[in-house]
Amino acid sequence: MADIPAGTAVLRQFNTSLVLAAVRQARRPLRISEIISVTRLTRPTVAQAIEELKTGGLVAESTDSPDGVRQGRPAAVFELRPGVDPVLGIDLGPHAVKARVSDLGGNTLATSARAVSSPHDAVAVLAGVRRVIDSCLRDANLDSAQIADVVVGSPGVVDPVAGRLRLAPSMRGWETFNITSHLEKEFRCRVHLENDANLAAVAAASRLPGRTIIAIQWGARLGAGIVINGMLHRGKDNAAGEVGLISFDDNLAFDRDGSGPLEAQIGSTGMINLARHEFSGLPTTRLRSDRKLTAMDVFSAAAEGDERAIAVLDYTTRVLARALSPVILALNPDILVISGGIAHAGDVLLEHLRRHLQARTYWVPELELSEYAEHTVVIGSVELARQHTWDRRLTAAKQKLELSEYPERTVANNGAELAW
Amino acid sequence: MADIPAGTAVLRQFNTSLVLAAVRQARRPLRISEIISVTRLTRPTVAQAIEELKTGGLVAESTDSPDGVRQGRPAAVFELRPGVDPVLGIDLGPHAVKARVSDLGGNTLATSARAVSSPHDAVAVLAGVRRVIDSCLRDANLDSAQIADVVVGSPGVVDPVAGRLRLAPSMRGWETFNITSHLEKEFRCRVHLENDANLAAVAAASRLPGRTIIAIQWGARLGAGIVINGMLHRGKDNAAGEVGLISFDDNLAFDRDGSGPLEAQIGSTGMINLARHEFSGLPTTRLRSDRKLTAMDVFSAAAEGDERAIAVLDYTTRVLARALSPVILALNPDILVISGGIAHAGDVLLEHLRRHLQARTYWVPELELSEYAEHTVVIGSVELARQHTWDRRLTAAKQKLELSEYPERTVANNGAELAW
DNA sequence: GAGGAAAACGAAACGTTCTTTCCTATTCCT
DNA sequence: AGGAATAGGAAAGAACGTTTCGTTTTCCTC
Repeated sequence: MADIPAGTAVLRQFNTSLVLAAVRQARRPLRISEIISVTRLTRPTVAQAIEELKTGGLVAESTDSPDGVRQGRPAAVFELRPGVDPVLGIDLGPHAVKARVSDLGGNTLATSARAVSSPHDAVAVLAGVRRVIDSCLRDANLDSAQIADVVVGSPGVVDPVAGRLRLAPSMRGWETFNITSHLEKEFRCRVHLENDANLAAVAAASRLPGRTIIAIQWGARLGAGIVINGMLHRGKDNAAGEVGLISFDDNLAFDRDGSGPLEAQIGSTGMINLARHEFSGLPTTRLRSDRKLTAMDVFSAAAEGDERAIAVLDYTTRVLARALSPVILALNPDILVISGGIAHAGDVLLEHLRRHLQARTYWVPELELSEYAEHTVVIGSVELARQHTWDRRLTAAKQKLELSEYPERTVANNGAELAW
Repeated sequence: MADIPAGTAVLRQFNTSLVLAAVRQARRPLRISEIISVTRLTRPTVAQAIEELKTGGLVAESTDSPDGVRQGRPAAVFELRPGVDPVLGIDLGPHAVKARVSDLGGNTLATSARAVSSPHDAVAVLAGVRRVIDSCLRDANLDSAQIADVVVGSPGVVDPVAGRLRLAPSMRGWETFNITSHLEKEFRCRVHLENDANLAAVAAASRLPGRTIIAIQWGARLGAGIVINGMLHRGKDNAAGEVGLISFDDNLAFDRDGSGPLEAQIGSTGMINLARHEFSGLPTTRLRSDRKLTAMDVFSAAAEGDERAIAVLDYTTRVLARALSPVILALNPDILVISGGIAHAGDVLLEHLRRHLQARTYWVPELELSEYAEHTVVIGSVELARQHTWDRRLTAAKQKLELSEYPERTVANNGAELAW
C-alpha cells in the first residue's frame, strides 16, 4: 500500500514544477518576487523550490543584473541553467542529413549538415548520420550519454510501435531498418522517429503556441503536419497528414516511385514537367529547357517574375487549393505554413495560393512561408525533443494525480493476491 | 499577497477531486478500498474526501450491496448522488424542438419534443422551446434555478462571443436574436450555444472516449463535427466543420437558400432531385414521383433494396467520399459517424460509402451510423452540458496551479502600484 | 556624509494535511 | 462458538506551507 508514498511531498513537487514552469515561460532571468506574483506562491515556498531546482542543476543564478527596479537591495535573478538537458534533433532528408543540439531553454549549442548522394543506400546514409552527430557532440562539448532526448525526422509514415518507417518510398531500404533501436544503443535516452511534415508543424507551433496550424511540406513529396490548439495530431497509426495521396478522380493510383496522385502532379518533378511541357508555349527569360532544369530554378525564376514559372506556380497552387480546401473548411485552422524548397518562390506563391483559396474556402487562414527555410525539419525535431524533456521534467508530480486503470471486477480469494 | 490563500488546503482539494474523478470513471458504486487502489491515496484521506463530498451532496452511499467480496464486514459503497447537478440540453432543429434533462452521472431525468411548423418564425420556435423546457422541468420535478448548465444546439455557425448565430440560412431570423442571453434570464447558470454537428460529434465521443471522430450531420444541410482525441475541435471563430461548402469547381457559389455547393448537391433536396430526375430512368418499386416525395422515402426505399433509391445513395456517397477524402487523409480519424435522417438507410449506406472511400483514402476509418438516430443532437447537448459541469467541479483545485500572465516589464515607482 | 526609504533575504512559530499505526466492528466460514 | 477476513475509526508523528518578524543591502534626499 505504501509502495508510492504520497503526502505533502506531492505538494512540494507541484510547487517546484510550478516555479520551473514560471522560469520556463518567462524566457528571461526572473526575480523571486516576480515568480511569487506569477505563481501566487509565498516567498519561502518559492525560495525553497528555487533552492531545490538549483541543487538539481536545472536553474542557475544569472549574472545579469536585474532590470526594472532601481532601488533597494538588488534581487538575485534566476534562469534555466544554460546547457541543461541537451537534446539532439536529426533530419534524415532525401538530399541531406542534418543534426542540431539544443538545451532545455532552446539555445542552439551546435549544428551540422552533410549532403547525401545516394539516399537509397542505408549504410551510406547511416554513416552520414554518425558524422553529423559526432560533429555536433564535439562542437557542443558533450558526450552521447548526456543527451536527454533524440528525435529523428524522416519522410514517410512512422510505425508507432516499432520505431520504423512504413510507406517511405522515397527512402527505399529504410522500411526494414529500425533506426530508433539502432541509435538507442548509443544514447542513454529514448530515440523517437517522426514524420518530417509533423516536425515542420512542430517548428511552426513553437512560434505560435496554442494555435491550430496546417504545415505543408512541399518538395518532391507533399505532406502535411497538423497541430490542433498547440498539440501535434498524429492520427490513427501515425498516418495523419498524407495529403499527397489526395486524388481528383475515383482511383487512388500510386506512381512508379510510390507518389500519390497529388504529389505526382504538383511535387517538384511534376512542376518541372509543367515548366518543360505543358507551359512550354509561354515565354521565359530564366528557365532552361534542357534536362538539368531543377524545381529550385522554377521557384527562383518565379520570384524574379518569369512568366512561365509564374504560370507553373499559378497552376500548382490552384491544384493545391482544390485539394486542401476540404481540409481547411473542416478544420478552419489559424494558419497555413508552407515549407520546403518551394518557399524560395516567396510571396508570389502566397498571393496565388490565397487567391485560389479565396475562391473555395470562405474563410482563408493566414498564409505563411516557413521562416526556417531548409532547416525547418531539424528545428522541429529539436523542438519536439525539448517538449519530450519538458514533459518528463514537469509531469513527474502530475502523474501522481492521475488515476490508475480500473479493475474489471473486485474478487477476493482467501489470502491469494487480488485480481488487479 | 494573501488574496488567494493557498497551502495544504489545495492538497485537500486535489485529493477530493481525485476521489470524485474515481467515482465518476467507475460508473458503478465503489467501495473505499477500491478508491484507495485506484487513486493510490490512503484510507483516512479517501474517507475524509468521501465525507466532504457527501456533505457537499455530490456523492451518496448506495443502497445496493457491494458485489464481489463475500467475506468480512460489508463495505459501504458510494456513487454519484442521483439527480445531482441536473443539466439541460436543447436541440433547436429545423423540424422539431427537443429538450432533455440529465444529471451529472448521465441518468436521463426527462425528455420532451415538439414539432415545429414554421422554423423561420422565431417567436413561434421560442414558444416551442419554452414548452419543451417546462415539460422537462415538470417531469424531472426541478426548478429552473437548480439547473447547473444549459447547452442549445442549432444549425449554423455560432458566434463565439455574442452567443448568437452567424451564417444560419436555414433558420432565418435567428442571426439577430441572442438566444443565450434570453435564456440566461431564466436560469442561474451559463447558457451555451453550439453547432448541431459539433453536438453530434460530442454524442459520439461520449461513447468513444479519447478517439478522433468525424461526425457528419447529413440532412437538409451537411455539417461535420470534429473530435480530436476526445476533445471537440471548434476551429477559428467556431467555424470548423463547414464541409457543406466544399466545392468541386473553382467557384464557391451559395444556393438561393444559402446552401453550399456540396450540400446543395447531396443534401436532402438534392437527393430528391436525383430520385425524380437524374435517375428517373431506373426502375423503382417504392418511390412515388409526385411532389410529395421526401428524402426519408428515398432512405427507407434504399434500405428495402429499391434500385433507383440505391442508385441515388451510390451517387451521393461517391460525391461525399470525394469531398471528405482529403479530410480523412489529413486527419486519419478513428471513426466516421453518420447521423441525421439518412441514417435510416441503414447498412446499405455504409457499404457504398466504404467502397467509395476505399478507392480514395488508403486507410478507411471505421464507419458507423449514429445509434441515437434523431436524438443525437439533444444527447450531444446534454453531454456537453455535463462536461461543462464536470470541468467546473473538477478544476476548482487545478486552477490554483496555473500560472498567471506575465508582466511586460517590472517597474517599481515609489509606493505607487506596480505595472502589472 | 548621514539618515531614511525601498526592496530583498532569512528564520522561527504556527496551523493544516497526510501518513502511520493500532484497535474495534461486522460478517462469513469451519 | 471461534477464527479469518474485511471494513472502519482514532491518535501520534512528520512534512509542508503560511505568517510574522527581523536583518541586509542599495538608492535617494538632505
